[in-house]
Amino acid sequence: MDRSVEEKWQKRWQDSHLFEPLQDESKPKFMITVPWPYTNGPLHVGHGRTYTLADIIARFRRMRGFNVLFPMAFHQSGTPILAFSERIRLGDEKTINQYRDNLMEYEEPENIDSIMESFKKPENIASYFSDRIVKDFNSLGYSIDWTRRFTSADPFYQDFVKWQFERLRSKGLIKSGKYPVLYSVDDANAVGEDDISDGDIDKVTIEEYTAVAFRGDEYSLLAASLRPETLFGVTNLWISDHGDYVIVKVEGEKYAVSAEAAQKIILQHEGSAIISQVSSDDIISRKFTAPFTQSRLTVYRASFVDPDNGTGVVYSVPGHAVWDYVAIKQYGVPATPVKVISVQGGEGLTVESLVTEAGLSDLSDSGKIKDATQRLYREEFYSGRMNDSNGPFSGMTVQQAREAMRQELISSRLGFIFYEVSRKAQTRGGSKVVVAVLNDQWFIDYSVEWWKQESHDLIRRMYYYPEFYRNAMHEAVDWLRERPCARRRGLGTRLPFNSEWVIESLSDSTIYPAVYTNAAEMKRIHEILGKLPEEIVEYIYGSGTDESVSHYGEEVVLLAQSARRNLHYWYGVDIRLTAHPHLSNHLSFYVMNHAALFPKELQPRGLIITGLVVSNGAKISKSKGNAISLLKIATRYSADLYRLFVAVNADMSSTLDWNESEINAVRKRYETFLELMGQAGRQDRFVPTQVEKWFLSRFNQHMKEYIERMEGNDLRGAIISIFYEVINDLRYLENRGGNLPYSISSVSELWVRAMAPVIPHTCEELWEKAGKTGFVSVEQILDGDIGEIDESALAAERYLQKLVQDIRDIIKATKIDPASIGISVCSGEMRKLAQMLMEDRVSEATPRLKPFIGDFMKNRKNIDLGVEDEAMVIRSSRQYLEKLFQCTVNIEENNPGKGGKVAWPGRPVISLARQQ
RNA sequence: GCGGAGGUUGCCGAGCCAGGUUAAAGGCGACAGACUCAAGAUCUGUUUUCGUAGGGAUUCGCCGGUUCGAAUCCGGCCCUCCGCACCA
Repeated sequence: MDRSVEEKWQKRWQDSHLFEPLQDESKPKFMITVPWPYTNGPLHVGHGRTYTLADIIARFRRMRGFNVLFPMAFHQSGTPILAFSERIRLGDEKTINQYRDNLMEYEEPENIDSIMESFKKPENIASYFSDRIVKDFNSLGYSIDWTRRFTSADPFYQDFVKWQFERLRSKGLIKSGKYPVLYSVDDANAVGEDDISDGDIDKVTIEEYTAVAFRGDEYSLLAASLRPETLFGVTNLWISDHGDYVIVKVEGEKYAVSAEAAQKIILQHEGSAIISQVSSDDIISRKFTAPFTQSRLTVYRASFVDPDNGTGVVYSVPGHAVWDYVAIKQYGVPATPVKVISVQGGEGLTVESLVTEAGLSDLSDSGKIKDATQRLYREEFYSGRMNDSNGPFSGMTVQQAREAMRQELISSRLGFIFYEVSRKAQTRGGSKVVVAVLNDQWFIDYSVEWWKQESHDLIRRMYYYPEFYRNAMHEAVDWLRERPCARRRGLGTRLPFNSEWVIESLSDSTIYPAVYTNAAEMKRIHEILGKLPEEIVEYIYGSGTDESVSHYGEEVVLLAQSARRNLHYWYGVDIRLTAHPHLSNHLSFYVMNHAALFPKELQPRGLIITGLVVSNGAKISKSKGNAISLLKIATRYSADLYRLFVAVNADMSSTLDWNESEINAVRKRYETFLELMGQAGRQDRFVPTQVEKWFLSRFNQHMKEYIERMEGNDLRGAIISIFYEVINDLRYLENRGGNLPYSISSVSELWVRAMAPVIPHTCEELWEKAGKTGFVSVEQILDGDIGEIDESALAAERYLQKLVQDIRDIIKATKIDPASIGISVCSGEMRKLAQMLMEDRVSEATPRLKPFIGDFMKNRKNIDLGVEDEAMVIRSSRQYLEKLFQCTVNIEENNPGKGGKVAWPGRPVISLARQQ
């Protein structure tokens, strides 16, 4: 469909406010939402899929008599927008080029510089892309009610979020405590994935080491390990041969660690401090006592010890660590490897076997040593058991022992947890990234038992498509525990009870769909009062009484009452539709927050979870350059083609592959549809024959299936039925010599209505061209619209198709090119016999017919009484058959008894005459 | 490892929950034919295999089981994909 035609209808829909519903008690309501997008750039085909599917559902429900609300708003909270803006301010080339590319799609080249300049303010990025997304979505014909648009940065919304957090807190679901975070040393601030260079490609995670104290006379030596369970096998200690060491004081104890480690310890343990330098000569001159074994250990210098990893001190376990084994050999350290873990099953790996296998003799083979270490770590972790030399830990699995020994070390003050980054990382600004422990991190405590119970109850009541996600939701909710809900930086709402913290961006977006129902009133109240007081939000959403808000004046009270009514009319989102990666985060928060804050009747009713979109089999990502923006789609392919493609090319729950050849295939079908619709023509005097009757019945069947499948949210199945199958039927009808204009015009009105949810622009245009008034988008599709399904018409055509297939099979098997085809149909007498036999009334058969019973049994599965007058069906299609097989076709009634084959109902005898 | 999904005919992808109507929808691709000067588009047929009569044989990851009957139900095994957190 021409772009200008699509734009015409989009404008008409907007001008007539077609999709801006109000309360209407005469209709059932239907509210459908898709999670709001984050507005740091243009959206691509992947986002478009979920909104398109939601729109098709919204449009269908509207046509089924529901009062449909499909609203949308924008998410602007969090750090990415802030970080991007900062990078543009700092002149980061990669970011600037990326945004310039984005802008090229929308803007005249001469405007780009000034827009880029405006992006130095983060809120401008957010508002710019919000506006673009609205345009893009309109260009795809979505029936979104934009009057309810707002953003997570709107002051009235933030007052709503504050109310939410006060409520959560009053229910005892908010707490604070210590928490490790990634941290930038120079910026003295927590950092997220997008602040770290290559953080998106190569993720940085936090690892928990156990710092183990080896007691000495003046100070202890603090080694850090991921494998505390190997402590019984320790033979000596290593320090770096190139690092600087200091004495750090932690909770009254003095430890020698590398200078780098001291900095990390200080960030992780409040009150700890460096008290002096210490030379490595001094460390080496001393002996230190190992925990558990109490052996006195010697310290050596080693090249493989990295002062910037862990504490810069390593305890040596040559029996279970490849590095240590290679090091004692290379340095000639007098140590004997000790085995403290034995492995049952597995690959039978040991340090020695790995060293021999890979020929490791030098610490400079670091790549190979790392690989060997990894393999051994895995083997021992999953299949290892502590042997008898491990004191109280003997016999435990490695996993049990690790935890038990760590606990023992901590409680006897011989160790503590030390956090380290999983790889060396720096911020995009170049500052080193380490792990710091924040002392007053705020959490939402999702582990509270009553809350989990309420959530499970809600999950049980909800609708799911596909159904198996119900179970996945139960699992996701069980798995949630305390979640940090606030950060030190980023855009968003400040925590009402501690304004130094900004509510984290997923936590501020859990119950926001409720605001769609009454955004206008809330905004207006905020304008009047300059804020949205907690009392009023409580009145609208919670349990407040009229008296509790009466002092705000009549206008405010009326607005609040209206907001409350709207909430109670619309809320409870009927369908929330999104892709599966949201399940274990957004959707579980969505469900749990509703379970905590809303009464049953306002809780979510259903979820539809979709698959992702890939492009030519590859994951879509901006860095690969295969992200096609939505604007490009509307202009390059047309909205309706995209919508049809999304609806038909994959089931909602599976991955959709976006590729040109598939799009072209859909385009051809779409063009065929238009071409067929163009052939519709009223034929008032035409009397339908068998094949037209068949088509109409088939169409009605497809229509019925369409409605059933759409109601079950099987969009793809519905469209295959009403689109592909109907087109195929029309093709068949044409080849059969049926009357195409008559047939199409008989169904066109209903057909256009059925297709309207998927290709609304095309259907509006067709609707108008057919002389209809009003919008097809708000027409109804009712069960009563479906005409009669004439079983005998269907049976007759089925009979003919089977006959054609049989003739073809015979021609194929015998390779005869027939000069003529003789068809002899079952006689009335034999038909009666067949009927008797089908009903097991064998005894009633006359003696003359009894001999045929054997033949009946043989052919039973092919015998079908569905067609009354077979000869008539064939005679009326004789021309078609003769044309098809390029020979004459003779029909006669079969006269059994003369020998040869017997014709049964649904099973005429076919004979091919050879060419002379 | 934990949790979830899945392995279907050249490919994509239905069917499986409610066993028979299923050699298995629909699409793509391939091949043949019609149309055309030709190509493209469109239409028709074929697309596991055997067959001189509409039939037979063997198929739905592998091995067993239940059943008159299994792609569909049950058990075991092999393999693949996805999520696992503070990040939107």
